[in-house]
Amino acid sequence: MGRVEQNKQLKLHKLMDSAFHLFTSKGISRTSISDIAGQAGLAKGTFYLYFHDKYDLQQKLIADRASKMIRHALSCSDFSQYDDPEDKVIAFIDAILDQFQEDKALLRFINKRLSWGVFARAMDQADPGVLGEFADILPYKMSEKEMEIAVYTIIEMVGAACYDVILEGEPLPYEEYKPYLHRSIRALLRSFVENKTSEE
Amino acid sequence: MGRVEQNKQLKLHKLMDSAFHLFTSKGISRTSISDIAGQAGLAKGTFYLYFHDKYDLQQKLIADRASKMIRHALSCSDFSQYDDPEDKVIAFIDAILDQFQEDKALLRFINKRLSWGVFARAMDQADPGVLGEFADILPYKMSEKEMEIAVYTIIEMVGAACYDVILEGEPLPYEEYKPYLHRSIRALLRSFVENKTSEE
Amino acid sequence: MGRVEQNKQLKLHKLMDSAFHLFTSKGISRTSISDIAGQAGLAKGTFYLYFHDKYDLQQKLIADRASKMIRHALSCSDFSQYDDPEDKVIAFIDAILDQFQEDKALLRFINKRLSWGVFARAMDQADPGVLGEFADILPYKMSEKEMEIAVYTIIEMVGAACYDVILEGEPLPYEEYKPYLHRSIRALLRSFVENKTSEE
Amino acid sequence: MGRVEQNKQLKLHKLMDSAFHLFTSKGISRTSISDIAGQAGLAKGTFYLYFHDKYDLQQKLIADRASKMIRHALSCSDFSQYDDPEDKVIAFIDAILDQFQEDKALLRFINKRLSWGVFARAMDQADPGVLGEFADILPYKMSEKEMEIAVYTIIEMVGAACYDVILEGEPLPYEEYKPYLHRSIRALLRSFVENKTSEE
DNA sequence: AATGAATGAGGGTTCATTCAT
DNA sequence: GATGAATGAACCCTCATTCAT
Repeated sequence: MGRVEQNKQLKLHKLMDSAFHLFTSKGISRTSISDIAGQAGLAKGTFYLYFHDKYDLQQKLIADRASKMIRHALSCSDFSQYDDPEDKVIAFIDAILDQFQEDKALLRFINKRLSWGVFARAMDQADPGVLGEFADILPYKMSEKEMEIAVYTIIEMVGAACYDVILEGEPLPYEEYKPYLHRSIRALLRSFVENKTSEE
Repeated sequence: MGRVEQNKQLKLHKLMDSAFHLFTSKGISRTSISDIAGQAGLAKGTFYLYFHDKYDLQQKLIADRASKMIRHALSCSDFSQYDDPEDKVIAFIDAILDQFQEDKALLRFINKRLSWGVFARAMDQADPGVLGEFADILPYKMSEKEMEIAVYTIIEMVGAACYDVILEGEPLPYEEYKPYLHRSIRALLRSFVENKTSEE
Repeated sequence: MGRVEQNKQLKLHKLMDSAFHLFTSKGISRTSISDIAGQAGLAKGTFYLYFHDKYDLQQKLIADRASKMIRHALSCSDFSQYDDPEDKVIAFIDAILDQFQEDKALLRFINKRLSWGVFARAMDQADPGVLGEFADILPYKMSEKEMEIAVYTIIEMVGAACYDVILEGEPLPYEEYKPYLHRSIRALLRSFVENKTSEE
Repeated sequence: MGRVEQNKQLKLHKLMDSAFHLFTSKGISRTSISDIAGQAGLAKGTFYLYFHDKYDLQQKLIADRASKMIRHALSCSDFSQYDDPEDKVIAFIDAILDQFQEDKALLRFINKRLSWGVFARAMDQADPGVLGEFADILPYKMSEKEMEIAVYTIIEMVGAACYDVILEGEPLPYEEYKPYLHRSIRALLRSFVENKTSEE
């Protein structure tokens, strides 16, 4: 039984890997289900034992890749080494962006498809309660909701700003853009905190 | 002759309008060329007298809609009424976002497809030299290149941050998000200026 | 398994027969793939499981029909009954021409499409080593290459000369043309042999 | 009027030349009427002022090119220099084949499309009564009909035999094939004459 | 559970032909 | 006469989906 279950998991992964590879190299609409199954070494009909259709696979793939990426970023950055909370945030963001820099297909695939809803679910899936952890890490006094708004704003902004920079080097290369980006992130963070303190 | 040429322009616009309507209501991949021509009241073959294929039309449509939107935003906001340069920028951004709020299809269509390259071309098409105007309006001492980076960063960030907010009301409604957004923009602007002065 | 494979063979033949019938009655370019599949009682898409495109089918059809025709001619004529090698050759040619006379569509389809390359392959497919047999039958001392040239010349000449005669009865009917043809063939054969002997 | 008529002739020729060039380089079915008109520097609609459709043009083109080719061959070879009638025939055939050797597109276009009917008409068009001339040149006592059969047989046989040789060099190159061919022609000629004499 | 042959709707594209200018 | 924009039928081909094995 365990053996059978293992086998199914293996095929599931083969299909997802195959799909990811094809989606990012040929584009989603130019990738057929036959392509995906073939690349995975499986028959066309087998696809339908694991996914309802191509759209179903796509959704699952986005969530999967996003949560993997976040988990990896969390495991990379050792938050404890930084005293300044701003530095912690920047370390986390850099960890994510460096992954994208390494794997541009991943960026291309995830970014413009990642709505807040999907992202929040992926975060939770990668590490349930991680948003709470952030609240602990960052010694800002914010409500859960305010923290969510801050994280949302920063993530979306950073993602958008870096998309063309990483993929196209436009309007300037990633390495040159980094200082501008870090300064912008610090400014954003402070804007959320200052606002907080000034409200009190 | 003039009559014929006018007629062709009319058909071109009919096709683009028809395509925009279908792209935003059904999705691009689910819209066939036959649909577009039919909706425009033209024969399928006529499409190919105006566009090379669906992708060609798509590109032209993005650039067209983006430049129209920017031109409209520029004509709406009376920059002279604001003394503070920050206020001018925020007025411009609000003019754009209000258009998106009014026409969500436009946002859905433009945003995730607007690369820096397309945007720059659209800006130039809408109002050549508009970036220079910005430099005049904003009394920050920046080079053309630095101004470009600043505008790029802000546009991308704002666009991304507002996408889900306007379309889904997630993680919070547009009206509630506005104060956070304005504060973030001010912070970003200052980060670019402070950096400038600290360098000097 | 055998059942499935058998079924596929059946469909392959259905498609080829259907195509041959349509090609010869309507012409190749006026025959659509949809026609072929429909006539064969199969769906349009099924065609593409068996052939890459119409050209692929056409090539295979020519080779198939040519080799069948040659095999049939070889089985019809009992070479041993003739002492004179010339008579053997004429018997073989008559066997082919009689087939064409019976099945004019076959002639129309094969003749003007039969290049030497296709013919040689078809010969080899119908009966590998048949050219060698010819060399044995005909007691002329020729090299393999010279035999090839002789066979090529005669086949091409006879095919061409009989095309309009069989199909149109122009410039005279087949039965009336036969004596002229036989005399011409004998003359050609002798020209190859005499040349041989005069060289020696 | 003469000017107008001249202009029409010019356009007719432009269209035929354009068509010939495209037919032989891209293939007939892959050449559209739009292509032909465009290459000729004329508008699509103009085509229909000169030809009923593509098939009409094709027929006229074959007859035109065939008669031009024959006229050229007749003008090239100076029959009077040869005493032997066989030499005269071979000179005529070589004149034709050399044209084909020079202009392989012409061969490719004409050969497999040249039925006896078209050929006879082309001969007559090129030089009415030329067959009669042949009869005079060749001092064989033949009726008009027998001469026709002889010419037909030789032309068809030579054309077919040389097609692959000239175009593909298969089964051997043209220059190497020539001696075999000449011997074959002489044999054929003699077969017609001998038969004649033996009948008498 | 896995296969892959078969389906046929539907897409993109071409192009002969017409006709108002 | 000449034009070329417009047409829409017809074609080739793809592919998601089904289902008998």
